[in-house]
Amino acid sequence: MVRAPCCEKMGLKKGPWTAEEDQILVTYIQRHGHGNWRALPKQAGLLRCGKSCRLRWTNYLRPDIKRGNFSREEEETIYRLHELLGNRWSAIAARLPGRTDNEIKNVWHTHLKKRLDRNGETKPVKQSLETSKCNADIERDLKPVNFPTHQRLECPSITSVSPQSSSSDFSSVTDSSLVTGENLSMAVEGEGVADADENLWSEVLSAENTGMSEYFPAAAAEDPRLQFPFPPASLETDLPKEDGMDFWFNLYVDAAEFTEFPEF
DNA sequence: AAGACAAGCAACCGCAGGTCC
DNA sequence: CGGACCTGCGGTTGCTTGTCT
Repeated sequence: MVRAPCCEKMGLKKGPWTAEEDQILVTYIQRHGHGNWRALPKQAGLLRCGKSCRLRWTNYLRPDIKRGNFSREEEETIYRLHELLGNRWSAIAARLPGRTDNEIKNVWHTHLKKRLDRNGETKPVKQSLETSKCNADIERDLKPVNFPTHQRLECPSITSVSPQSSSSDFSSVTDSSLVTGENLSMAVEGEGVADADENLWSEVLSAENTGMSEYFPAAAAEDPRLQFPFPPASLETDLPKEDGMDFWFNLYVDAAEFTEFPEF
């Protein structure tokens, strides 16, 4: 594949945007939208590449951007989501209305990471039912608003989870008596997950005396708000891996190994 | 007051994945 | 089916501003 010439070679401007450029971009997008970023600067009369325009719009000019400092609540949310999702800034941003992935990334590197380092490594804690439920509440509240919610938690097959490169044997954990937060985490890493056709969540929910059953006690499983976020049709073929199965699967599996939130 | 250093943040870069033809 | 193009993402850079000495 041939890479498109960079901005400089095309005689396009780089660096900080001026107020005038901002105005041109905003006016153009308000009138015409941004169907094609590559064509946009030419049509709008900007000496910028489409990529630069898109970045400026999504990170700064979009009307729904929330400016200003992050609240403590937002910082805690970022911290928790980072524990669950890692450096998937766009996925984290999707759960923080008005905040951009770039902004969150900056906040993480400038504030949160340092605070975390200052607090040292967090230690895993054995969770009580109460604290588990509390975390479940927090995570449920963070569920993206655009997720369909009509699929019950017990239902999904995990047949179409992407295969991973590990030799873990999923069959060893599909026996509910053996399902624990720990071996389930191992199973997630393993390629066996891709082949498993078990009703995983039912097994998890029925597993007694495990981290998962603590996290999702029977009463919580009946809670209509705790619904698996995918339509049945998508489960067999095209799971929305990025924001869907990926997030919730890891969320549930990692829940048993939640760590203490450090003092800020 | 001025230079050095650190912190914060906007913007860029390169890559990957999806779509179109 | 494969190449070209487009978009989005995460990592990184470098400029600006604030703080310290």
